[in-house]
Amino acid sequence: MGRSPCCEKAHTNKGAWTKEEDQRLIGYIKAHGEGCWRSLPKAAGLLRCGKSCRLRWMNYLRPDLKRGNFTDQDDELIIKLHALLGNKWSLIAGQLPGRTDNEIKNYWNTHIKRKLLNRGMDPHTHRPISAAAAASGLTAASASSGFPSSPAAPTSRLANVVYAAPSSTVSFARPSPSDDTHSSSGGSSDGPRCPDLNLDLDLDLSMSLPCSPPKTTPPPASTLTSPHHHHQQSICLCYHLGVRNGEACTCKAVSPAGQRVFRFLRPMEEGQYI
DNA sequence: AAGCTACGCAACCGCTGTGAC
DNA sequence: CGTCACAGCGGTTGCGTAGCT
Repeated sequence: MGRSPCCEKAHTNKGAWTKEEDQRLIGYIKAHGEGCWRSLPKAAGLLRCGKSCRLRWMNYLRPDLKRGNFTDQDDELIIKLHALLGNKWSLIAGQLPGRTDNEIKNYWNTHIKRKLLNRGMDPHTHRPISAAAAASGLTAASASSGFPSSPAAPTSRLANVVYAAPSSTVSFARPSPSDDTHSSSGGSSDGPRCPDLNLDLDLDLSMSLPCSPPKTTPPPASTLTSPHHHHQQSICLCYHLGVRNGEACTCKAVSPAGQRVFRFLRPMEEGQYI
């Protein structure tokens, strides 16, 4: 069908961007705005793939980017969000204005991992290393408890998360463990699995979460799959995180065709994390 | 001063979900 | 309804540089 390839890779530059290229990209986006990355390079006179332009803009040239060191508060927030979300860097970045997913990913790999290791915590599981090591060779039952040995932020961490909004405290609790076949462990119900993990996240919920719940009446707490997406068996992350009925959740509503409603995540396989 | 190593960051690669055709 | 391109994401790589020997 009639679409041309995204870019001619044979005639594109690679590697570090020059100042001139940056200026061209900035100038073009200032004049025309973001979007249509495919046609942008040609229009802007850049010998770059559109994908590369987008990356450069998003990660480096955007005017709203915050440069400089991460604060300790940032560190702690990233740690907590990672415990909650796993390697969902874009979601984590969404809670840190001015930071990019790439930046946070790099920062995690270079700084925070070490920081957690120094604390005796496994950066993957957020558990004490000894416990994490023990868990790695566990029975299927414990493996399904949401703390696999592989890099994972188990669903069960979502249990009993309390979000403290600045203006009004909103507390969400996960569905009961028995309802959740993915997370399975029941989180806090069977004792402190993450003794060092303080999930009292002070998240500013005015910063919109990356997706929103359905406008229709949400399914029972036990049903995390989307009512509109049987074929995908997907879930809304916000919903998964406990956001209900539009609370702090700004994703798109149901389309007329009832198709894409909001952004979904696949349901978790056993031992998988969100 | 030169060589080596480790680290940090920018950029690339490959994959996936979504919508257009 | 199937195919394809686009946009976006996470993992990985490569290069520049700081620190050490």
